[in-house]
Amino acid sequence: MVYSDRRREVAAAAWQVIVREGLDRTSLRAIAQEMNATTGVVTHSFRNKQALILFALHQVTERLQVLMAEAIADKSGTDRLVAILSSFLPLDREREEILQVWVAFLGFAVGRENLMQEHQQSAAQLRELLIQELQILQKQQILRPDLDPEIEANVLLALGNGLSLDSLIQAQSLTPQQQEATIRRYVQTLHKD
Amino acid sequence: MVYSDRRREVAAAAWQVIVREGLDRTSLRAIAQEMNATTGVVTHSFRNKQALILFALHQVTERLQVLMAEAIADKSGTDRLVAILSSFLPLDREREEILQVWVAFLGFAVGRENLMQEHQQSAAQLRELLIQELQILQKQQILRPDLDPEIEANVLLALGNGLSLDSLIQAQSLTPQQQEATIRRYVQTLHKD
DNA sequence: TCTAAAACATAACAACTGTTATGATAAGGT
DNA sequence: ACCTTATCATAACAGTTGTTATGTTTTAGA
Repeated sequence: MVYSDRRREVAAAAWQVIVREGLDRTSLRAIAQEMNATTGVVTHSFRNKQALILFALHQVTERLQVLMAEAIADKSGTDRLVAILSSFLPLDREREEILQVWVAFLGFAVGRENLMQEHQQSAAQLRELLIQELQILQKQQILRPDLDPEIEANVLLALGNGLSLDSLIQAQSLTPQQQEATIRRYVQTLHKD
Repeated sequence: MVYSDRRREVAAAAWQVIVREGLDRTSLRAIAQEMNATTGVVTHSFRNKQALILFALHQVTERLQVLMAEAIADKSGTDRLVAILSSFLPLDREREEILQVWVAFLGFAVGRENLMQEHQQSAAQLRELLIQELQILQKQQILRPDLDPEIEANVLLALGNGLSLDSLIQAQSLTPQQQEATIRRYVQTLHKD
């Protein structure tokens, strides 16, 4: 077992504790207990807790990027655009948990400039990708020429994030199918003619 | 000074600390210091910290309801629908702070069933209001008859929440005007014909 | 097999937390 | 003026936290 694997194990254990108990109750001892070990494993894998938190947050975005890459691999046209946005929706149990962890981290980032910048960085990366896709679809005369990709990228991300939040804060939330249909329906309104 | 005013003062102080330092650093001592007092004020106003947190969260939703009521007072038709959704956007400094506090609480609610239900309760209330508005506009033959108000309410809330989040996690976020225009533009697509 | 380093367990430490009790002060009615 | 109560300050308490140091065990290369 290599070093980086152990770090991922610790981060995974942290995820579970966060989902089950909340981020503020995710102590080093709780994480260690989650993986049937002692704090020695945790402190040996990470310099301090801040490094652990940051690593766990990065794991979230990296995992989402993998899921997205898989989802868009065989897609093209507006299907590709829909696939990008849908890949973040809580469509299965794993993405449900990822969403919860992500929201917990986002709330934790309030009042912490550096952590909030981490979120902004991954969000900007995703925004750039969407801008590119939109520009391509515009050149292919698939999307309306009058819409601004820089603005529309924000709107698309807003819709995607909003739909994800919906499953958290709405007791009567949309089904995964309805969420995906909503995105598809909105992208439809961006079509030419 | 009446009792309930003092509670609101404490909650307001808690907001400030949350925005500046983060919810997990918002200790009773930090709150007391924020209002130039000691923990005696805080402990005398609230039975325990959980009650304080819950009260501060309720203050958020109540304040938002007041802002919304003001925004829709003189509106009708789809303008009213747009006004409802726009009233939660971080259009000014106060709503910016409210958003941050709300996000901090939402992240804190992950792993806490009862707190998450508080969010779901206020979200459901807002959803019901939107469903009513949508049904009215449908009966007035303003909105398309084929759309389901129960679903569309979720979508509208998702868009609103997503746009709010945009200002937090996007360095290149939409301006308040662009956010409002986005909502107006989307509502336009719900119009008949 | 020997050894050096990695991996982990354990414990002690100070700092901080919410809670609670106790005392001081202010307020307000009679 | 008195007294009751609300309001607040202060301090002590036990519990939990991240950090650090010090051992112990396991691993892996020579």
